[in-house]
Amino acid sequence: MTHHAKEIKDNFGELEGREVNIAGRAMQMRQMGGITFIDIQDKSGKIQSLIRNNELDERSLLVLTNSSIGDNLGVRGIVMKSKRGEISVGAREITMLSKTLRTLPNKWQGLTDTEARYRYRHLDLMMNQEVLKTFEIRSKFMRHVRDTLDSRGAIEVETPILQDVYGGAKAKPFKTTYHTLDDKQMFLRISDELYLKRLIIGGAERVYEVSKDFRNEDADTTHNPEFTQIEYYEAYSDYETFMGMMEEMMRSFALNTFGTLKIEYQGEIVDFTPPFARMYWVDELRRIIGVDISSLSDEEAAKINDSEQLGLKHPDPYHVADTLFDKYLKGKTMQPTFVLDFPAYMCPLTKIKRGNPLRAERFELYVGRMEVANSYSELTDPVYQRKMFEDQERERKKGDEEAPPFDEEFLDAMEYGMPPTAGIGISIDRPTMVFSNQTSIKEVILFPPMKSLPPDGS
RNA sequence: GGGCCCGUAGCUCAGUUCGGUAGAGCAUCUGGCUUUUAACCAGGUGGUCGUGGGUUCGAUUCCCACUGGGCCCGCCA
Repeated sequence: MTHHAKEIKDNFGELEGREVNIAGRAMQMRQMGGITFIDIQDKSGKIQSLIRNNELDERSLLVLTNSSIGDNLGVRGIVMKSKRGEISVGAREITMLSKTLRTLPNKWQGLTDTEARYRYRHLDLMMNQEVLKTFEIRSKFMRHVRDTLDSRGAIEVETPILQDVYGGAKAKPFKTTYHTLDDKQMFLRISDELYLKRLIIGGAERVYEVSKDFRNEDADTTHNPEFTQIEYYEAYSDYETFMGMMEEMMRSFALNTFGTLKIEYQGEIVDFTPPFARMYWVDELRRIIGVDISSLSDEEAAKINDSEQLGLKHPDPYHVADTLFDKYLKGKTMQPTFVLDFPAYMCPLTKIKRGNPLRAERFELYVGRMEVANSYSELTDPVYQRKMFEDQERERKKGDEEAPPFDEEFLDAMEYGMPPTAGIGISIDRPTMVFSNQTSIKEVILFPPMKSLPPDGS
């Protein structure tokens, strides 16, 4: 193969009359007796090959008569235009690269059934070439985050996905067993945070990991039980550093990838021009509903749950505050927005805000009304950290299944002294949704989880 | 977990109102055609109508259960 379809179309002037080799899948075929037109599709697009029987050798003729839509064909021929002006490859030789045993979806409706598209992603990619574009964007975004962090002198690391003690987030874990160690109970990680912090304690200073995390929860249009984020920790920095980093990272990605800072998402223009909006959400909520959520007792939280009709099963301060945000403020975050200054009780791993002990030094970046990054000045005080773990342990016992267990090993490491550090988790899935204008996370995950079909095919 | 909608040929869809063992286009196969682009013309192949049960002389159609999917709501990024 010497050329992709798009190269030939883009450089027709230079290539006209020259011999090329193309390869790809036959997507359409128009046979007129002594002449056949086959549209060959490669990853760059489609190009027509024009085949005159009397210009083929015997072997190619045999291939032609036995070929059908869906076959992978190689065509050697001359770049030319057909009588109707279509840029074509005038075939001299045709090779069967692989024969399809199944028929492709029809040529103009294609494959539209959502279930079939996700289950048979190979067919989706064949029939809907724009799908690949989405995953190219995803790849580029990941590359861009890595480049950004590499340029700060960070090293990429890998930490355990199978963990004894899960932590670093609030979520129900997947449970699993390790037979070799006496059927020991282990968990798929919900976060890699606590391991990365141990590296910071050890002196690594700047580390990140591309982390597939697993949370045993329902899927919807913005959540998948396994998802990808890049967590990054930087010693001797605080969360302010990362606001600047995120602004620059999102700005340069939009500009490099799309040549503009204004991206269309769901009919609205999302503008990545820094500085991004800053929403001090506790203050904002107080303005809207007259309640200061920065300190809430369990009783007050329960009262708000009723008066605001939140309908929470466990109306503890954390969930009440979180739900109030969703109800009143999330809708205002279509544009890139830093949501700032969380109540301290929502952030068991975060440093208390300097000058205000009720707030934590934490921001979440929202784009397209979705959280795409979560960052804070890390809590480094082992005594206070122990207290936060104890609080969580109490929540657990009260029935909060999402509260992570006490992590004595992590505390042990922290007691050696952890330098002031900023941490951030950058989502991969959701920014990809924004940049590829998708409303479902399944559109940015190649193989979204599907229930298994019964063996009889019903 | 709750609500609504959906599952008929490889694909995209009719048909089900009011029960009488299935249709179209594309694909595939055969024949014709040397500049088509949803090529065209003629003919053929292809279906346990998601699965199981019930009602009935008879069920793709009506009833029940199950299963898979989509959307909305509730909860987590």
